[in-house]
Amino acid sequence: MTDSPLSPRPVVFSDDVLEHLPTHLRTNMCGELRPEHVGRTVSVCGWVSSRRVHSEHLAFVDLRDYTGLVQCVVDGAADLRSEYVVRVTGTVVAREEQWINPKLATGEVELADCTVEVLSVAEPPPFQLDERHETDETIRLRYRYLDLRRAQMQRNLRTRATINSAIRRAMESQGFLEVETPMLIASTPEGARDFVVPSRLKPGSFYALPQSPQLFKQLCMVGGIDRYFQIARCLRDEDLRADRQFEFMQLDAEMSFASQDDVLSAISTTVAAVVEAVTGETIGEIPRMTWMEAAERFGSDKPDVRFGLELIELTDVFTATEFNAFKAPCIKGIRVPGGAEFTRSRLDELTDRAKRWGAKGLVWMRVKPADAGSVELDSPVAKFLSDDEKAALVAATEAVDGDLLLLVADERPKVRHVLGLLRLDIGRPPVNEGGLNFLWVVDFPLFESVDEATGRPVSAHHPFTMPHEDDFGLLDGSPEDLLGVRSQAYDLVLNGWELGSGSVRIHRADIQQRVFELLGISKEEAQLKFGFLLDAFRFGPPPHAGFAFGIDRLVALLVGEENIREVIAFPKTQSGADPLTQAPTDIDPAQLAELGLRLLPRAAD
RNA sequence: GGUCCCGUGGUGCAGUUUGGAGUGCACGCCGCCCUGUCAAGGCGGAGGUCGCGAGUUCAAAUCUCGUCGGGACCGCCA
Repeated sequence: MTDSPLSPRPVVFSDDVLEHLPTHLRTNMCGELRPEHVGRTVSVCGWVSSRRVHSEHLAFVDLRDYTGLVQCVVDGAADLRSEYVVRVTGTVVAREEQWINPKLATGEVELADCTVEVLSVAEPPPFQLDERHETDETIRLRYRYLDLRRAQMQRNLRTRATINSAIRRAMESQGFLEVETPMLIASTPEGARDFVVPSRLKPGSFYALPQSPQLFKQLCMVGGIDRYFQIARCLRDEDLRADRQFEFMQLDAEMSFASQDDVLSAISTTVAAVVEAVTGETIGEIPRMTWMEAAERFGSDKPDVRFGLELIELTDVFTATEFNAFKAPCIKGIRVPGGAEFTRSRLDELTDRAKRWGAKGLVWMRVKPADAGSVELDSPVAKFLSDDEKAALVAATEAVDGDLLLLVADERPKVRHVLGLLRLDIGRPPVNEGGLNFLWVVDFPLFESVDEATGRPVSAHHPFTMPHEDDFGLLDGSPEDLLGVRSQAYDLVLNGWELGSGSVRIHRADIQQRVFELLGISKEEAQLKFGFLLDAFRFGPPPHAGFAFGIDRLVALLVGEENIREVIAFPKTQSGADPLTQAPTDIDPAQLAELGLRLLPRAAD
């Protein structure tokens, strides 16, 4: 792992590319001009970034294209305004020593004796395009084409393209074949909510937009593709978040005759190539952690391992407690170094959040110095705890003077969940700090829970996930045994973001049948839901395994953005709207009629 | 489905706690001056439905309720 701060390299313009950029209007790019160009007469095109008018006969105009800025010395600029599109023809001259601008890549030169042609005039932009001020995101999105002129958005989109390109090269060099799969498909049950598209030729029927190419890539394996990949658009109609859009891009991959290790190795190679392409740095082997360890130590299946505040097991400390709140199946805590300084209102706020996340309460204890170098616990509940319990608690947490202890007692999954969220709330560093901490989380459980009503286990990944071979025996056991069954499913995590997941697929009919039985899916139901896949599997499916990871998230983390909207050219707001196009919009009644659709009245209140 | 935060000239903020004249700051915009600036500088000017709607009050940017928009998060995302 690299410990350096995330530092995407500036976009590099190789001589190979620059050679192809001249057009009939320009000979050079603004950002490429250097002392080596001195003496040449050049034409550059771009937008007026700023102008400094000194008098009728002297003005400096900064001209901007995506490669950067160059200063043009012009004889008056009365007819130029911000964001005008101009072509400047002039002579590259070296700046005198005292006029060199070290903040500018082109700062050792400037364009002199300039002729300026206005190619387009522009109204003043609705917000300033410099990087000095934040602008309301709705306004940026409404005028996204202006926002994209900003250097940061240019960097983000160009880095994204670099990543896509690196992915393709890495996958192809490992023998993966790019195959495109359809966007209009049959709706398959389970998983996320589908986006649907009404059929005109068969009114009343619908296509679904793919949540992922999952079933198609497995069909590719049956089809002898051997190794498939696709940079695939996926669509899920679920609530949006900082790391979730309706539509997002995944590197989707599948391998024949492959084990979990084979997949992890191939994806690791590709991820390493991407990081190298963006940062120039080499990542070592990506460490692995079991799902159980992640849950117990970090309260999450996507642990952010950039910082401590790990969950400490305390159940044994309070097995014989008299304190009612601690008479629970599981007690865990986190130790916040220096947290004794937290104000009462901060602690109340943390308690409120813990409750909102589902805890019955949050026990806090300030660790204060006591006699003889020992410590005592300052807490509203200290009086309910025995001296032995307090001593054991201090020992287990290794608490020292000035620390804060936060404890939650409840069912084990609840304790993990609440403390895992508290840990992030208190300690999570900004996205661009702490380096790149990739992590494979392996040995996910096959079933995430048992439905209390039906007694049936609920699939944690999808029903084609291969159980761990060592746990086959448990498939015939009690509900408790079933929850202990591990699967050959794995996630790739980076700095607490789930980048993607994959699994070894079931290719044997007898195992598939057994898993369907356990999930309570009858043969008829399975045929109805996944019939085409099961049919295909009757004709010789190779053992196969695959993976998919979110490219938007990887790009965001590599450029140091907290939000994937910053690395998407035209994203949607949290409510799924596009301020630029106004989507979603009403449609013409004639279109509805053609599709055989009629709208229900909108809810009045 | 839920919790929390935000909405004030074109942009970003302060003002709201404790109601009293649309008050202030920075940037931008327009005009004039200025021959070495690079976040140019100086002088002057224009620009407001305080998101919207009710309510309380002598009086609301400020308090209450509702609503719309934006954001963060929980649920959801096999």
